[in-house]
Amino acid sequence: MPGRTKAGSNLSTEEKIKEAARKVFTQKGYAATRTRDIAESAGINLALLNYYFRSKQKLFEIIMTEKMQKYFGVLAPVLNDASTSLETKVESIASKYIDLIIENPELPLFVLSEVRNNPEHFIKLTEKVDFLNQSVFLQQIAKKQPDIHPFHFLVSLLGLCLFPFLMKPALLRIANLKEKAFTDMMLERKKLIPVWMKAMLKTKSVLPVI
Amino acid sequence: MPGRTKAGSNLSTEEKIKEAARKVFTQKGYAATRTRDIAESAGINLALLNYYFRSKQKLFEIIMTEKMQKYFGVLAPVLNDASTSLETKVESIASKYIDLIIENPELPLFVLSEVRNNPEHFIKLTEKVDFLNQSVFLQQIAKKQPDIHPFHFLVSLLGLCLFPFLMKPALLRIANLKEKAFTDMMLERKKLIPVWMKAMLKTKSVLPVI
DNA sequence: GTCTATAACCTGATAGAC
DNA sequence: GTCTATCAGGTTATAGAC
Repeated sequence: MPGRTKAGSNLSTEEKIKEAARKVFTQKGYAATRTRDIAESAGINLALLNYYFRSKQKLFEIIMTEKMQKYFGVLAPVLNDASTSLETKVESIASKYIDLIIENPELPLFVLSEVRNNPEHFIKLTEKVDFLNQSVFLQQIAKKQPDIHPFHFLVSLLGLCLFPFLMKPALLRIANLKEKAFTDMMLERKKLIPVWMKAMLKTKSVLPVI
Repeated sequence: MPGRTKAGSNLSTEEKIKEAARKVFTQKGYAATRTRDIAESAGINLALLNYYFRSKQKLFEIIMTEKMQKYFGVLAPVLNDASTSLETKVESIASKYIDLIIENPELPLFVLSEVRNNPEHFIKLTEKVDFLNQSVFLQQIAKKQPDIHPFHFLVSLLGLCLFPFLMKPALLRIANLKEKAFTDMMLERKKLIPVWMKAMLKTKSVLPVI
């Protein structure tokens, strides 16, 4: 039974290594993880990791690409849907992002950190993402609020969804929250964010028109 | 002339090493920086780094403590000022934070990343920060909007200020912005955020009262 | 495919001359 | 205080037996 393992999980060895790599890389970042950690976490030998993936760097690039697609994959299908209203898009993005990050809490910090260290990954991914610049989403925003650069709202939306997860360790401590209470707050946010964004978009411009 | 160096800068050797350490640590994070990089960047020898700071870890802790105080130092004086209105506080925080991060663009990602890896640093700093929980700021928010946990607004405020800097590499690329245009957007934000926060606080609660 | 053993390299830290 | 040279330990990657 090639590609299968005896006991415990019935994942192929390759998949067991990838699974362990996902865990360790996202928790500690590229530089701080040792291939030994991954091997141990996967329950296999260090040599096997190199047998399957040639090098730490190559394995990392596979995981990184996966994570980048997860992270930005939420946006792509929504932004260019001409059949939905701006409000629907905002609801959809907030809901999907928050659900995604609840399931993958370390995803934002991992992506942001590693994009800083390896900008190439991000550049590669966004070669075909020029569409964002002329996306339906940004056009809908610009129509509602022509005086303010639409990216202001896009960044705000993403920040409202993602930033709480980045602050999570601080929040748990400062606010004396438990894990469950934090998650509940984030589920609340799915309802709050669309209301807030609506209010922000209605706001009369405070910027001088140049 | 002990503590001084011949040419270039007139900083003491110790300060030159710290300056280099600030730069390299914040750019690459603890794990990815090598003491050799710091030494080279400081224009001194590797042995000298250990002569002054004993170890990489000790040097890092000094920089880390500095950065944490910078990062959270903006909040502390504002949050408990009973003499200012909520609106004034929001304006003040947005303005100070954005100015701070414009001058120290890598600060947020550095602090957030290293807090994840070394929670002790954060715990140490916040031992005396219980005040936040009962701060005037949170009370003022709770009064304006009793149905929603005030931390929702605190997190939103910080996210609106800080998240754009975390997304900066992505934004520059996706939005085809230049460095200058990005900074200008952030200066605009100092005016936008207070208006937005006001609108968000006025929003009628959408959460079921439990 | 999987393991053990080891090579080749890198990094933090120190010894010792000046 | 500052340097060169070097050590000790750890890390990635491979060779080779099974």
